[in-house]
Amino acid sequence: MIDADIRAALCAALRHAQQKGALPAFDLPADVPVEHPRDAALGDYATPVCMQLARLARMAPIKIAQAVVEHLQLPAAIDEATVAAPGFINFRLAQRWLQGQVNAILEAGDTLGTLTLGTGQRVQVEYVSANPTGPLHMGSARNAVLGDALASVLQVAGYTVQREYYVNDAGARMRMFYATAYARYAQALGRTEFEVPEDGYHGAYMVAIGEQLAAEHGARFLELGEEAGSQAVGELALNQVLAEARNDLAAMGVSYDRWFSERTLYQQGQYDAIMSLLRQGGHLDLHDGAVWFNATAFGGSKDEVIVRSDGTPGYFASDIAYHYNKFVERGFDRVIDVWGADHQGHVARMHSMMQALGLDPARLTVLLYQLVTLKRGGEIVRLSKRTGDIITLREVVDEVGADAMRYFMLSRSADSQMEFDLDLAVAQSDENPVFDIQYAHARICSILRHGEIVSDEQADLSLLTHPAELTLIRRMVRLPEIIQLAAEQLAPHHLAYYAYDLAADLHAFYRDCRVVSSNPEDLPQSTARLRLVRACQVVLKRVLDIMGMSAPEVM
RNA sequence: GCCCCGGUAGCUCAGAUGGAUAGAGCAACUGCCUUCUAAGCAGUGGGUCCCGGGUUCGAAUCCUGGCCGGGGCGCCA
Repeated sequence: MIDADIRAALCAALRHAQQKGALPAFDLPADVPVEHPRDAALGDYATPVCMQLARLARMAPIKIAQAVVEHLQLPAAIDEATVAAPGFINFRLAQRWLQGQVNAILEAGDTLGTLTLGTGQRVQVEYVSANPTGPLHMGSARNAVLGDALASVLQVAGYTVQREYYVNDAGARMRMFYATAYARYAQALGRTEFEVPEDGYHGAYMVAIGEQLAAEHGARFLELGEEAGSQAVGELALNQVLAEARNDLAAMGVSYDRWFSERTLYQQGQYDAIMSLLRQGGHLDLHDGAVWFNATAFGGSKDEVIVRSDGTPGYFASDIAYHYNKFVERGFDRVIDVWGADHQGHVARMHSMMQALGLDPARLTVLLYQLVTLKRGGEIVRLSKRTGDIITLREVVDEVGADAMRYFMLSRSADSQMEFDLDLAVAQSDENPVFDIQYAHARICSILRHGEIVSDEQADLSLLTHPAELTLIRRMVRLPEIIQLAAEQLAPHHLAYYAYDLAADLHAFYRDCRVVSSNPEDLPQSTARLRLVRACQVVLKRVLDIMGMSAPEVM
């Protein structure tokens, strides 16, 4: 990548300058910063390193910069390095190189921006993993989009990625869900003496599931008795909820490689395995009738209950077994769990647990995102699955559309709390920047339709000299850098801003540069521009793909 | 009380390893469609980067003390 080439060239130049005595001897930094100047007129890349070295070199920054530039061997993509006060070195991309990138992009095609950052590494991204006790609510939308886009980014960055949904189908909550399903099923058959437990799930969706199961299966589960009947009905209800979750996520373009059942951890011995491991390691204490994990030994603020005094394992027990399974049994090099900020307190204990199991805690990254506040009619909407007062993910997706939803969720960093105004989301959908981006793609398609009589294979790209053309290419060649940034920071929102900037550059080009022309004299230029537009389409399509958004050909 | 995340234009938010005159969308105002899509483009106005102190040649960015908002500190998940 260009910035890496510049870094390398700068390091070499510093060494040369010292060897030739142009700079005094001092310890050189292992790496130097390269950034983009605020003002594009200054250049495409810049380094402030000379200012940082001024103290060590006991020289004025600008003198250092001059010495460095004199000993600098420019990378192929750069044709000019200039010194600017108070000590910047600015680099300009060569026009010839930029023009050549049009072909490079077209050749790369679907593989454009593919990096080697994660080559040879298997990473798992686990996201959403909402309790399967009802429809997904809006709170999961951010998780879904973040996790899905992140997984895509990592894939492009070279990692082998697995997308996973953890199904919490074990434990007390599940039993309550089963009891609720059974009661609703019985009620649908006229057996009103069955009641939903107080701590059960009172939402209307459970009534619907009960009615559906009654209609499909009649009274035969009643005949099994409450114990077995509840088991059978609950199982069917669970499958129903999971199927709907799958559909709802698919409606946003979110899918998984694997749905992992919590239950199997107990059925297949992983829970027993980690318990004996922890016991052997001396990480367990027994008091107050419960089994505790000695988290304070690893810097935790308190110990954690693993097995309750009634003998049932808590959810932390499952989490330990689950992550043991991820790292040890399935051998992922790295795992990224996407969690809402309300789970922030669990991060430290997970890392303690990693240490207790003898695993490097750095292999587990928990990506926390701040919770979304929903507003409707100017008021904050509270979400609760128990009371049934929920806004489902599905109804919002249906209202605002998958692309707008994804763009909205992706255009904010995970750390920012966001307000989602349901009224505004619908009302503003026409004003949403997402359409500017997609419009750019549709516009490109339109130009290409008009120009399809011309073959641009032999285009003379040296004719691409208009500032709008070069600005557009400059943007296009930055995609790999953006992908790297997003992958390293686990921050897919950079893609959203890049896509918008790219679209804006395309629109400006469109205004300034006529592509298709009926005048035969324009043919060479028209051909070059067609090729540029096709390359731009590749870039735009690529970034939309990674974000999981559609690239419409007509709007 | 302790811990985590925020506070940047009227609103919603970007500002990667500290760097040059702090940006975008929306909202407001002014222009631009005989020719490839005006869901667009060009321009104007709009800022004590929450407040104080500190580190630095240089701070929206780092440290520290406050203030405000969100979240956490269960034998719930």
